[in-house]
Amino acid sequence: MAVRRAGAKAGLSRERVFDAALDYLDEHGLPALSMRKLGAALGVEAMTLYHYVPNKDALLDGLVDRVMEIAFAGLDEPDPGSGPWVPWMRQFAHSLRGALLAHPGVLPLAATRPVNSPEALRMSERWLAGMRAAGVPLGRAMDVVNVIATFTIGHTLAEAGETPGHEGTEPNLDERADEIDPAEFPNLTEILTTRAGLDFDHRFTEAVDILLAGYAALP
Amino acid sequence: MAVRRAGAKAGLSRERVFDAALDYLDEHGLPALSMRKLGAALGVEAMTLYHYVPNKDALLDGLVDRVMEIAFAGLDEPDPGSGPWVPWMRQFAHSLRGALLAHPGVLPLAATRPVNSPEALRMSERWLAGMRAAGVPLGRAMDVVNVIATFTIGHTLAEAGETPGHEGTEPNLDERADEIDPAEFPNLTEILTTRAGLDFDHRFTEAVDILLAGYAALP
DNA sequence: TAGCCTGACTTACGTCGTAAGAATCGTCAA
DNA sequence: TTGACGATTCTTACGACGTAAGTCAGGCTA
Repeated sequence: MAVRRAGAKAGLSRERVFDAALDYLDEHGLPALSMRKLGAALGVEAMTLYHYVPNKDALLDGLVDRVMEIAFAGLDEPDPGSGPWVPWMRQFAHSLRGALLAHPGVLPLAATRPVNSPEALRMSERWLAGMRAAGVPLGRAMDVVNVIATFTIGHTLAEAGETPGHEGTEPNLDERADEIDPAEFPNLTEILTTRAGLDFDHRFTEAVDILLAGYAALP
Repeated sequence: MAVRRAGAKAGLSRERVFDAALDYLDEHGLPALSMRKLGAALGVEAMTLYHYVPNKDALLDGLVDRVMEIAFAGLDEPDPGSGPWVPWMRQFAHSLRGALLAHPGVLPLAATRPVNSPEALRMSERWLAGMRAAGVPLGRAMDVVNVIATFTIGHTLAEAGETPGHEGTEPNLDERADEIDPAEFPNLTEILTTRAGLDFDHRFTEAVDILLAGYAALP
């Protein structure tokens, strides 16, 4: 590729590199994302990318931050004055899940890397202030934020199952349904036929509500 | 290495390969684990390992199953006859967290790969039967098992933070404490000084109890 | 016009997973 | 005792990876 001669502009920017990386990830999956292929997708040699990103890890970190911003984008501003905090946190949980499911390729990254982008810090500070104003002790407010975040990531990881590009490894429950002996596993078999307990939407919604109600009811 | 000539036994076995892989992972971290290095640790060329494992992915899947077995090992047998199911699930949550923290290198693997080892299926079936006998609807029993498992994985991922070998990427909250402006982030600053809301043990225990109590209280 | 900066390319090194096949061993039948 | 055989290990090789180091052209500023 890239008949362009050295010095000829390709119109690149840090922004465009991250955009292309996220697109590539969504389409081909994490294992397929390499600096060479990403460069090719941008019509550029791999090393050119190192003008916009110090290394691949930083690129991946940036992708996580980007998806987090997407998750935050649609959220109501928590009003620190007063008001119920439970709806904010519920909205956060569902928005985060939606953003992660829309970009499942970054899920393993979001799970492994601490996210402390300025955006995330600002949002946390806002929630803490709001919950505190509503009478929640600071430590418990921090617990709520982290429990909601970690549960959402954990649950969405399981939901997304094998991310695209990850095929070929261990099959999920449905894929090995025929290997499950109904005599030895009557309950699992019943689940696979009735689909009871396999509704991710319902499971997530219910668990988040239980958590929030539980924290709200603490003395 | 390996002055051994072809055919000279190295005393290898599938078992020993997995043992060595888990040891290597615990000591050097996931990114450092390569077939060549694992071979070297066993005094053997890389390709020799392919006699015991079809490919690297299968090796990693096996490591996840292995840690799961460790998590299951100390559990009480759920008695399907009757009795309270909440203690079983609480014990499962804490045992799983303990096993994952003891082998943080497999955490990213456990998070990404569906676990359906015979051991895990047997355990699930046991729990489902027990909860059902205690009057929990099958679908809800499945929800409880999965919610506890996914929350534990999500929370432990955050707790383990960057696994060994993963250093050098985004810093966690503590590591960038000095970058946090107390004026802009008063609550986060207070958390960093008082450590309120940073006790993982307490946070995990409380959240698990809230979840279990919440499910137990459902009509 | 001279020079430098920017953004792109080229080359190269060491590492990775693994395909294909050769070499050597222990074992057992003839 | 010999021969063959399966199990185990090593050798070689290929293509892809991340990235260090250096090169080169075009545009901006002096």
